[in-house]
Amino acid sequence: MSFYLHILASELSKTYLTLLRTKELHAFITKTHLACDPFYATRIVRLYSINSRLNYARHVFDKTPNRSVYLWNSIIRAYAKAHKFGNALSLFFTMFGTETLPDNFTYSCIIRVCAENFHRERLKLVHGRVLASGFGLDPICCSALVTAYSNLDLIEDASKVFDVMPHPDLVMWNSIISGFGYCGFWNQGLLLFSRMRNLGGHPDGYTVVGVASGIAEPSLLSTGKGIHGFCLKCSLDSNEHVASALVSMYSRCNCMYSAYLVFISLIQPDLVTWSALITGYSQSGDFWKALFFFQKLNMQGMKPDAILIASILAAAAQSANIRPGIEIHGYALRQGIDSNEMVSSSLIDMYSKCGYLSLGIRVFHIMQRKGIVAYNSIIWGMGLHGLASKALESFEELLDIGLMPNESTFSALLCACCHAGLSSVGKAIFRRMRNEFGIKYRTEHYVYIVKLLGMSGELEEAYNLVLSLPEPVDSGVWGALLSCCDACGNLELAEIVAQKLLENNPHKMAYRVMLSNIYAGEGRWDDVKKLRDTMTEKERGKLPGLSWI
DNA sequence: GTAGGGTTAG
Repeated sequence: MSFYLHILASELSKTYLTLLRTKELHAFITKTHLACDPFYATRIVRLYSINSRLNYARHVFDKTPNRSVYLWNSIIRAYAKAHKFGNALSLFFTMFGTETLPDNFTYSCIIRVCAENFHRERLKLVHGRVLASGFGLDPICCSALVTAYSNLDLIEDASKVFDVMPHPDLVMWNSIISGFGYCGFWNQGLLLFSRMRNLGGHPDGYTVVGVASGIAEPSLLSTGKGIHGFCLKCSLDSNEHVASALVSMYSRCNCMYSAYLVFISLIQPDLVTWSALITGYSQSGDFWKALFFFQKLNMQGMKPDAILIASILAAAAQSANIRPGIEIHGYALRQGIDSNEMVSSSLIDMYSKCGYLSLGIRVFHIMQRKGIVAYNSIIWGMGLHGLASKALESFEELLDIGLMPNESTFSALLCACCHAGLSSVGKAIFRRMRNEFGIKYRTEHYVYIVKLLGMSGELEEAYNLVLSLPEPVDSGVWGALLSCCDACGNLELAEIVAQKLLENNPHKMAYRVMLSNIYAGEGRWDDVKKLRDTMTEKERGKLPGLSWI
């Protein structure tokens, strides 16, 4: 008996205990009437939660007459961890009718729940309750609020919470700095980083990960190097989170060599850092290196997980060669992660890009739960293979099962219509995208619709559409129009469009070459010569294509 | 109460 009590009271029960042992302890406290004590009930609830037995946990909670705030927090956290947000929220609201009011830990858990479920309005409501309960300056509630608001892209609200704190602690600083980085305001994050240091704060791993994750484009490379320097100076670079954040930061800056140097400086990089490197190579187009490092990782006896498999399949898809993809598929099957939604979606994409759409369709059909990414992948695949009507059928199917299409869905559909020359269907899809689904058009959507109109001879409509767009119109859109003019032989419009393009991109040769080709097609050799004279010898001398075959 | 790698698209 004292043995059971010892386990329940000690630190041991905070860590993992098997389901069997948990049931044993549960039986013990029931038999000895200790189950009425909220202290023991809380322990059992936590243990059931760790063992993913929510129903048992709830049963213990329901049977406990005197519920402490710890017990409430444990059951709410259990629901939150299991993504049962409705249950977590309803229990939270039930608390207000009881004698036990939520404490700062209850609030922080609910705040997180709201953010994970994109409940902006509910988050504000909970924030109101935080203030009313006197937790407006509580560091635990406030850091959770800052993170939640940032994750919902409400950085101004996050800032307001931070600004009222008279003496923000380290977690608070980290939350707001990561928030700015996450929302793309890397410069604001850096400013706060220096402010923190000027006030005598000591940045830790969380802080530098926060600033590094905001560095997302090659023009920020020197800033990124500065952050790396700081990590070296403070010996933070051996922290696994920091190291992988640095590897991805350099990858985003197109600086794979620096990413590689950070990687090899580690004695024992973990799976996430390996993934960061491999994904970096894959996304920068160096799929052979990605595949090479994937092989190396396997030879070192590390076990890739679903995220890494999905990532490496994207590299395999680029190779346009079925072999690596098939091998990885085999691996995923053996590991039992082929049914993971992310993995399946990238398998569909890999097969269709490597020319085996039928295999992609097979993967799609055997998927248990299909999300929007899986549908997008199959729609892209069908479109690429010229099966526009099949792509449209899949679109209707995803709507039927209640999925919400996104930007990529519409790019895929418009691309499918383009390939098949389905101009009126494409136009209808383009309209539905905004009117029915409220999705904003992006450059690629304009490019597709212009191509669709232009290639089906509706050049005038395409031109008017481009003119109606808010300035500045991306040169990709004008470029699409120019190539349609070329295809339709509309010299008049081609000149106008090319002029527009050359005004904005005087140094881009491709547009001059296109215009020159149009002149040549019409036999206007004088104009060709004039245009060609504006190019230097080097610019004209394009290397002809070579083939081994 | 805060952190790293993410499949489809550009």
